[in-house]
Amino acid sequence: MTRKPPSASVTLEDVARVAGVSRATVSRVVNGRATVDPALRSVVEQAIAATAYVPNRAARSLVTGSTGSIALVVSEEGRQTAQRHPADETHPSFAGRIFTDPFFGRVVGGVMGEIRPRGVQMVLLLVDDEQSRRQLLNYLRQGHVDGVVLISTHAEDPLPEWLADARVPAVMSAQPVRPVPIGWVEVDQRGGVGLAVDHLVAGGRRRIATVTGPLDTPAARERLAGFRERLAGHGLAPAAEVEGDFTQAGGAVAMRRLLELAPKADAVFVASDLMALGALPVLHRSGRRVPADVAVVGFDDSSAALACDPPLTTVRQPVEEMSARMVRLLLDRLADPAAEPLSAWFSASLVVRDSA
Amino acid sequence: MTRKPPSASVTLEDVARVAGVSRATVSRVVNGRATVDPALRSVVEQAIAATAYVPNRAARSLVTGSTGSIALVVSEEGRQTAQRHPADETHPSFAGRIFTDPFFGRVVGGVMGEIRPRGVQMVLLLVDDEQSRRQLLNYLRQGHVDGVVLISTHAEDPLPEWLADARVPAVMSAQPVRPVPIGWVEVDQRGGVGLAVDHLVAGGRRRIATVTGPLDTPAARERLAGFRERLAGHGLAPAAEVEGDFTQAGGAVAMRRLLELAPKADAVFVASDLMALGALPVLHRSGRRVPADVAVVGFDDSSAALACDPPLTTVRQPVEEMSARMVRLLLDRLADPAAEPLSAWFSASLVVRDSA
DNA sequence: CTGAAAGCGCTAACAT
DNA sequence: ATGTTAGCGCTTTCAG
Repeated sequence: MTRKPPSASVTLEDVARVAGVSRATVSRVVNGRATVDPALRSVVEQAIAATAYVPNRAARSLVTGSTGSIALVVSEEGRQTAQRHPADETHPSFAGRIFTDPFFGRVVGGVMGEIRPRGVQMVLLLVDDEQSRRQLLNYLRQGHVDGVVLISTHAEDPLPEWLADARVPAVMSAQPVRPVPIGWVEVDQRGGVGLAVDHLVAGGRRRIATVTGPLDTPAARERLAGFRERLAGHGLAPAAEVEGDFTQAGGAVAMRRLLELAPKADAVFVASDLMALGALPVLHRSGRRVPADVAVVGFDDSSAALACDPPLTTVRQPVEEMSARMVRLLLDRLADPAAEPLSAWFSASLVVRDSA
Repeated sequence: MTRKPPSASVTLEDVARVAGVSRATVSRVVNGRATVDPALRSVVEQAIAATAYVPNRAARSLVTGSTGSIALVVSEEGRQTAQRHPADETHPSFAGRIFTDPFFGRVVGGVMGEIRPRGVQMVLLLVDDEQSRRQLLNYLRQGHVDGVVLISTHAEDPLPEWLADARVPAVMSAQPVRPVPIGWVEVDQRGGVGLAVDHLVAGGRRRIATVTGPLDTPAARERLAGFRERLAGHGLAPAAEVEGDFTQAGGAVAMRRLLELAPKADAVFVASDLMALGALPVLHRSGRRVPADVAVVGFDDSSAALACDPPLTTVRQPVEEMSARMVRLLLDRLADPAAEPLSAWFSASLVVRDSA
């Protein structure tokens, strides 16, 4: 049987022949096993260089059962954005939104920084509906990656459960709503918002309103709860609460509505920097000065905070550290699959700039 | 030899045993080959369902030599951004910039729309320096993906050549600077800018300036060339030319400089929507009204154009169609590796909104 | 310390 | 139309 090889690439066998040793020895050299005679090792290394050998990942995976790559899965609902855009007609994917929010840039950066030195690769997968979630699960089950870092925003997302059921090693970007045997990291959202409220109150503000995130997300709910809690602690009540959608355009819409509801507000906590970026021009346009007339505090400390005018005072989430930790939790899990899923808490801090 | 199986998953063999047929038959059913008796087929399908069988991708790849996934590689230089941000200290990756530019969202959307119905998966890879480029090449050589869609911005990027040398099937997002045996798509940048200039001139503008992109990128150079050409065609000279960096913050900086150089400019062509988004507040702040005092035209027609105030008149690149085409060119290439690399041209159009 | 040999799970001739 | 069988390229016992 002389079937044409799928790719005419150099194999371990070829290297072994050139080096005059066995496949096993070459394999040991390639994988850095200690038990190889230095002399032989260098012969093999030369042969590898001479033949431009590159190990075949599929073959290796087949026998080792692992792939050396992990998936970064961003899971959202495929809901409509506030504004229609020609681009949205062509493809219903939410890629556009993901790629507009600097928050995700920080996540990816944190993951990359952690995996790059280890030679692990990242596969980015976006899912936003039933079909894509099923496809994802199928993909994962086929063993294309060793595990997943899951960024999931919505409370109803079935993915955490599905992943657990499918025994796919995974770590989540937030504590799952229902108990699931999966690791996660979480930031103290309430505490962070508390810092913001304290700062506003200390600055003499009393009529404090908020633009929330989409309230079907735990993050938005936590931030709102923290806002109310701390305000109450100061003996104050919210001047207004308007729901936004974590987008820039949505922030503008929400702020317009907020000014109708609470024209005398002297401070606004906006639950994400990106929304604040959209909200600030609305304030300016209404004739209000920031921070003189209205103080604004954001949340995230993403690059959007610096794109704001004036630069935004904001609650900083240590996103890079959190995503780096997710990677480490995942890799630990992969190294010892029997271990219990571990989790980690982070605290937020206040970054004071010019807007409050 | 009773080695522990790497993953205790169901194999073709198991299904065959349950169904009482041979592995080959199960394989045929799984792969939808026609030559299977309907009765047997349904027996096999039940066995598959009963055992929750999922094909092992590594094994399949090993024998077929293909993986069913492609890489979307975004390659840039790891240069500093205009503004420093805490996030930048933690990781020098350019993930932040990528995830801040809605342009890339359109690219990803276009790719996804094309591959999803075919069941092909996308792996997103970001490279921004020598090391990451080498790692990338290694990854690709290991056969993890079947081919690559390459988004490369800089003229000096060695990746196109490297990919060609490594025989990695690839399609580029622009015509390579030096001739490389690789497929590409290209938009008529000059023609597009010409539309913008014509529109401004038709609107009575005569003192027209521009904020360019980073001039080490062919795209920025083409747009500038188109700008000069068409302006000359109208008997005009540029009121000013200031180099930007395709970021929002960079757009603001450039616009400030431009107003110093050409305070009397009555129109500005900004070479990307994202830069325009940064430039507009600078104009407002200087007391100029848009479009009454200064008309502004952008480039891309990304979601940033709608985030602008007023909504931005801009040159539309058919980014989704272009990236979809890249995918198709790549898949065609994979289907027939012997075929010549094909390419495609697209034309730009003017989307008139309120800023000019 | 090195080599021989047995598979990992799958596909695709080839034979029936 | 179905079964038999030979590998794909690699890692890893097990002998020596």
